[in-house]
Amino acid sequence: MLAADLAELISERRSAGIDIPEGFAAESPTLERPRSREHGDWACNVALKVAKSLGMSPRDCADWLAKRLASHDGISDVEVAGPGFINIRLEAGAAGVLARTIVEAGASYGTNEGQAGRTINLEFVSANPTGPLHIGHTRWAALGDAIGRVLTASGATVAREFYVNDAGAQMDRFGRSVLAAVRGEAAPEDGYVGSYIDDLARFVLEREPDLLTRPEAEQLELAREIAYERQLSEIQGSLAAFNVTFDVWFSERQLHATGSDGRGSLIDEAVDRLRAQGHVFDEDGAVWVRTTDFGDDKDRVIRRSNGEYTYFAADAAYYLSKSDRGYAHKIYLLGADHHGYVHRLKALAGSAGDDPERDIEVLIGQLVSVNGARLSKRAGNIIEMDDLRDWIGTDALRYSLARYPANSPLTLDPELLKKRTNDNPVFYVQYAHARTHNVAANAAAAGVDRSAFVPELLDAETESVLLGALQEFPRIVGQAAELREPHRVARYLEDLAADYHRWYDTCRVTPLGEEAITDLHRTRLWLNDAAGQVLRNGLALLGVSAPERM
RNA sequence: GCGCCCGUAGCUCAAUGGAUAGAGCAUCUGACUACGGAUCAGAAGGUUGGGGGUUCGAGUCCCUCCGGGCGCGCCA
Repeated sequence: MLAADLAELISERRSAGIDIPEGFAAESPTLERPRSREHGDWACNVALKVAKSLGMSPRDCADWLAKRLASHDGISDVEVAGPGFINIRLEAGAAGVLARTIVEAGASYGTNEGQAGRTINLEFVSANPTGPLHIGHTRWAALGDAIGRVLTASGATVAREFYVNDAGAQMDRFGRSVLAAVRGEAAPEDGYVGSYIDDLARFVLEREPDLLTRPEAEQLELAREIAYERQLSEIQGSLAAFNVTFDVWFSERQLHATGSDGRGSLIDEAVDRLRAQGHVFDEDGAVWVRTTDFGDDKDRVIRRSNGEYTYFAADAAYYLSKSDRGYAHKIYLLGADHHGYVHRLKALAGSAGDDPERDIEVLIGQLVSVNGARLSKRAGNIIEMDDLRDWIGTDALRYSLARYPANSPLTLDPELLKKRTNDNPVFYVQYAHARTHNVAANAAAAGVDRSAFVPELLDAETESVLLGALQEFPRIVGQAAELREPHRVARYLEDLAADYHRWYDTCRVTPLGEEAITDLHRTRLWLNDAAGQVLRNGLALLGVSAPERM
């Protein structure tokens, strides 16, 4: 209705002789929730945006619109504030109905259509299967999983994918490292070190006790393959224990494998396909992709002059595989130490004939540090995901990692996380949920049930604030999905928990002493249960449990 | 040297170009005959690294300088 009012204003200004370009009204006014409740239930800044084009002051424009809006049903108050904001207040009671809506919607409250119809491939973690997952992978696991969940809740079809780099030179280094450990020799100069290599060596020997009596080349291959299988399965176990699931574990080897009927590998095919698009050229005996066409600072070799493919070639084939499997939109979650790769991936999309702006999205996450130390997988002094999980628990760890945006560097203080106090906001939020459960249990014991619902009775200030927060949830989920920023859900939950605790402090569900049970108590129980439902739904989006008691 | 990210309260961090920049922790003052106080009410704490620009409006966008992290291979 605001749009209709605005259109009317525009035509009025036109007839008053103001020159307004056709199609101007296409800019539809948007309502937003003001940060401060003093500014009403909804606020609109359209007057500020269009006043200049209409040849009037923002205040006058806002006044005109506010007068119109005030006459509509369901609106109790409209006022113009500041430079020209229109603040709208809804009639009391209209808001209270939400409590029942939420309880009835249950786990589906918060879902939205923001990403409806989109089919998205979401690749994250993708750690080399040459060692355990470390704290950096832990961050991507927590974030990527939460991104997947908010996207799904917003209507997208999401494939979560883990790219297993099981081909290439690092696998040989890995194999040689394990074999050296089996033989009791020192690790190779460029090898992997750490006690996990010794563990893998023991596992290999258990599986193949006579390994060292076999021919040299066979020893290496066996050590590598057995250790690889074991290491990958440990990674999968770590992620499962962390409550992170993947739909596809994509082996790089699929890309290198040549077809049984003499056809080339997927990589051969990929290079041909890029060449057909006109972005591949030969020089110095090597095959190149002209990635500079898409903003890279230099062209990249895709096939070396010795005939071997580079890692980039596998990535090209992998990218095309995603397209071929029906995922027009691809999201990559990479660590900051790989950000140099963004241009190359974008160029890959462009070289494949896709739109680098639309079809591929690379999210860069800054590194996590502990005590200021940069962790290195090869140095062997990594902090493992499993240890972190055992140390501070899945819930606290997932929550702490998901509550910060990916591109802000994050410093975790182990001493703080270890303390298990409400320094960590996950306890605050979970406690709020446990409290809703407890309140409901007490209410049931006292004979309060949901047999009546009179929304107008929810008129306390804390109730109005709590209802306002509950109403925002679907928007927050949609926003988290659109921006790929699940931390917004966490921050929202903290605000919601605070609003709930304040409400709890001022409004009783169960009557005190001999006080009679009224419809107010029954109606408040609906609100209590609605708050519990939203806290539960929000925590679920972050992969964090919602305990009924702490 | 080139590129990306970051710089916000004592600390860890929020804030889709909107109104008086917000939380938690730490500090200080209150509320325990309690629907579990793992809570709540309040105080104090800021030139958003410096400077310039765009805009009705900038922590946010542009330029520049300073500081920090990371990356720049026919490695993966």
